[in-house]
Amino acid sequence: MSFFKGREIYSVDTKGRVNLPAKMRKNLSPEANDTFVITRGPDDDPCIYAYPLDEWKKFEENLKKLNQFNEQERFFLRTLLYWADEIVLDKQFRISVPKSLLDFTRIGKEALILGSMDHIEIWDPQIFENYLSKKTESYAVVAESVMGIRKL
Amino acid sequence: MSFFKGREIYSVDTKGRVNLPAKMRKNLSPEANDTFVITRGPDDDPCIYAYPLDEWKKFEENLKKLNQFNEQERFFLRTLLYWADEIVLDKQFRISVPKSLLDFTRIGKEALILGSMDHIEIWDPQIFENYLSKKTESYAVVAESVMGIRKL
DNA sequence: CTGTCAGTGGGGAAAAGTGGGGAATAATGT
DNA sequence: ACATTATTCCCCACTTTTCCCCACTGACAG
Repeated sequence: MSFFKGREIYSVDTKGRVNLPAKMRKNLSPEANDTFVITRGPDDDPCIYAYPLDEWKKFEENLKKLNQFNEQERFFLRTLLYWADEIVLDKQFRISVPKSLLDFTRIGKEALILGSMDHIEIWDPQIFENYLSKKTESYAVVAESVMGIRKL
Repeated sequence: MSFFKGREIYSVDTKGRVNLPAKMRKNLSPEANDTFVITRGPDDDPCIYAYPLDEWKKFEENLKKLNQFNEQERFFLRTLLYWADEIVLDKQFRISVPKSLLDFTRIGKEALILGSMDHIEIWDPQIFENYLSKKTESYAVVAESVMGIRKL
């Protein structure tokens, strides 16, 4: 079971490759087999989601339970799988990001890599800044509303 | 058990041949025997469904359960089977699409190939764009209820 | 100072995608 | 029945892209 945290800003080379930070490599479970499934983030958050293979497999099991003859569920499947792509880390532990996803996320020469529990997120650093500054609620307030009802 | 995902835009040559993306070849199980059963999609989705032979066999089992004396089910079966055709990949892993299906789906010089779990879909790229942009809310709804995530 | 590990860059072999000629097969017409 | 036309599909060849591998730099520890 992988658990990612922390962040780094790395360069994106001319071939669209982004390094996976060393600290996240260490949290990668062997079952992931140095393989990630990457897809796009939610509409409001233009970033890349990268799931280690083992985490993705769990998703797949849920997807298989859907009924493809239901229009809504069919639409959901298509949108999700449309962006999905399986990539293997190279010997230098780099992710090769498809051009379509770089365009979608507006990632240029630099990328912010963010550990987010079961997956990794890749952002354009500037866009992530904007995302943070747009939030009017303070971290403390949100923290309380999200976590406050539970005992830590 | 095949699980297809991702997408590619490939050209359709003058002979109506469309390449099967390499990543989808890899997810093709040996039992499929390089054979697909292709048919048309649902009414609102003018695309081609291509099932690997082994997945089609499972699908057949479900079809057999239908009641042919029910008018609706009879109609469904007839339409589905009317368009169905068995094709074998050539040595370059290309699908030769019948002209009738190219006409039905309005596919011209280019085709979008979409992995969709147990089958592959072939669309005219423009028509798929329209399909995607037509609906957005239902995606979030299904995502939340099905995947336990808000939006992906 | 030196060895190791992390991040970055690029050359070249291999694979993937594309196109077309021509033999085998089927369809059509006289 | 045979000739003519059309279609299918097998095979070869070209082009582009991918990715495997090696090499360089800088930071940090011993």
